Amino acid sequence: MSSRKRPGQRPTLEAVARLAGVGRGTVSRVVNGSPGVSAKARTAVEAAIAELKYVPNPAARSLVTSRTDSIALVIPESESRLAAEPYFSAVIRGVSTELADTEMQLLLILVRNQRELDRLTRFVEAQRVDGVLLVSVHRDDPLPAFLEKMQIPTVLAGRRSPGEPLSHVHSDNLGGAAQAVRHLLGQGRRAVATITGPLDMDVGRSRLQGWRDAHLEAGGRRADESLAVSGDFTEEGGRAAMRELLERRPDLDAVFAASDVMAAGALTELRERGRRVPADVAVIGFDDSIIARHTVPPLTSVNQPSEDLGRAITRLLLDEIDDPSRPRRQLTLPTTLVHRLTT
Amino acid sequence: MSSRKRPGQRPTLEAVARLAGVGRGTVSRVVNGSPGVSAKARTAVEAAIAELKYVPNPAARSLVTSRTDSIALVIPESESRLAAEPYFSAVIRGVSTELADTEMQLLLILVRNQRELDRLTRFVEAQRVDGVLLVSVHRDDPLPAFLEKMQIPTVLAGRRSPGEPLSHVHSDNLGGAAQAVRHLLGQGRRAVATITGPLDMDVGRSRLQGWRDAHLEAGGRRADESLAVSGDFTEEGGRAAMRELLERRPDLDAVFAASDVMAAGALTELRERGRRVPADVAVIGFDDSIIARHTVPPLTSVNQPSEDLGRAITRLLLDEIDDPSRPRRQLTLPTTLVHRLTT
DNA sequence: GAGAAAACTGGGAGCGCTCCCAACGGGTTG
DNA sequence: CAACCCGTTGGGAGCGCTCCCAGTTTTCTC
Repeated sequence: MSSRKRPGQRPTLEAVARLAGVGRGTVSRVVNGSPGVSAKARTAVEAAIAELKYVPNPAARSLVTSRTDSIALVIPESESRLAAEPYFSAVIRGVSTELADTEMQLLLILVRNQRELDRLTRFVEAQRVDGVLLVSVHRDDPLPAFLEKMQIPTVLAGRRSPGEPLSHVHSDNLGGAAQAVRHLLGQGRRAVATITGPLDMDVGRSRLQGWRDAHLEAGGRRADESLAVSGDFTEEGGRAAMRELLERRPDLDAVFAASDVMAAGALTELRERGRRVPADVAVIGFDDSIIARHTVPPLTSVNQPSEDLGRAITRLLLDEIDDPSRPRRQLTLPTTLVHRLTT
Repeated sequence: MSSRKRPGQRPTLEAVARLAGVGRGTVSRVVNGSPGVSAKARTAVEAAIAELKYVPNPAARSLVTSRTDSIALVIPESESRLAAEPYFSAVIRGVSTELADTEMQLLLILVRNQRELDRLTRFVEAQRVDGVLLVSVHRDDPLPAFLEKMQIPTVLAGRRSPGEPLSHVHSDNLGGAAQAVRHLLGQGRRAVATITGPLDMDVGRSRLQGWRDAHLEAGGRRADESLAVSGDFTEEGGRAAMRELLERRPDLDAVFAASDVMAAGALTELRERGRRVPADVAVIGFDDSIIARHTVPPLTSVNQPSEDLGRAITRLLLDEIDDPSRPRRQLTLPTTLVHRLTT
């Protein structure tokens, strides 16, 4: 009853070393897969580890290596979007998948208000993660700059602007939007309107630009800007935008909405105004989310590979953690138009 | 160029102590809000902390306290459900909200296959979290028992069976289902069918039981079991179940589906079979998710407070971490019927 | 104003690990 | 046969913190 450790105590490196008849250093080398261990020693250590069910203490390791073996996924979004958009869960799934054959852990951080922002700040300052994934960035978002200043490896899903210097991955928003609008124009639609996303986000601006580009390349003439109304990615916003559009341009015969959620709102408004879809007005959304399959009629939509995006940002981040001096990289993921019944 | 620390090095307790002219112990006490520090010392320390921008090193702290200040949210679900059901994001939001005025961090762990399960096991064994939230448990899920064996504070969202010994919070599945069916019966519907959830989950069984109970209490007679077909919470499953039901009992005039997603599938099938909703067949779903608002017609559904559920499990877990000897608690959250146009 | 109690304070010990260096042994080489 | 080399090994030092105890100072009590 003297120096007996209380039972249930987890075995330490030391204990493994003693049992295997080697020194601490050797056990550490085996555990970390370092070279320079004889086969004999390795076997003995492995046996001891198995017998004691040894699991390294991450805190002790972290203390000396100052790695944490975890990354944070930061979602700076208001309640509503997180609730409504399957985009985020898809990204989470992708991240998780990519992490699966790593020992890295995923911390999820929602930043919905100042309080949570402060919390994130403290968190990053305490170096509780090796890197940060930032999903959904706004143009004037202070977070990317903060992370850059903290010198912590960071990868964005999306970008602040086309010149984004940080590593990031984004969907081909411009191309996807252009393809959608091109399709509408190709159907012979004369007045193709658009409900944009928030214009303080690159997604919003790029999809709008895609709408413009398609017009330019088709008719060789500019898009009529009175056919563009901005939304906020919410359903009610989409609906309000549709109302406005209808008032402004009763002659419109097609709408490209920058998100499915907004397209759903637009559909509701169109139905209430007695416009038939697609006979009178064709509609295309963006995201190809579950909502697109459930609107009536089912919504034609631009698919973006959200889960792949999650995987991609994770891969970039892991690389960057591995070698922080590595140059920043940017990736654009392809989108595809999924045809349903609103066109 | 001798013992100079490399610049950018974070300040330590020691540094703060030196600057404040006190001992390490005192600084530690201030940082941790322990009592027994004179106002003078406290002020000096706080000034030094501010000046050096000191942030405690969590690894060092964790090493000695063997607390990690983080909890894990474990979601053991197949791809499809996570993708389709807003339930999970709502729970996540609730958890995050409840954690907001804590210094606890949230680790998100998806367990979709054996590989990820092993990873979780190692993870828990390494004691990388102070507690675990387990969302969506199946009757024969090995996870709860494993966590219990590991003696780690655990709270379930849902339960394995009505006798669940672990702390848990669940919606009033039985009551909610009964209320829905009662409503249908009250409308004068004669043959109220049900599409159940997976029967290896308590949610599935309880909602089925609610359907039975409502029949019993209404007519005083048993529900006709030929009117119950089991689904798997997927849309396609709901659709298949509806098809089966229609074949079995062409006379049915109402359906209670144990989830909105399945109800959506059922609606599709009904439409294709030419049954009018709600004229010929009334439909009620469960979850009151975003999908319910987008089906045509909009779906009457049983609302369960998923976000509150997230908050509740978190609160229970924090309490249990605080005092592991605390008796297990169970909570049932109320559901409400939200009327839309399918009834 | 002496003695005792209470309120504070400093710093040693130690958490479990990685890093690194000195030491060891056996095989080569000139 | 001495000098050397290389693969392997053990273990000291130290990461930054909390815990705790032995002082030291202040306050209280009679």
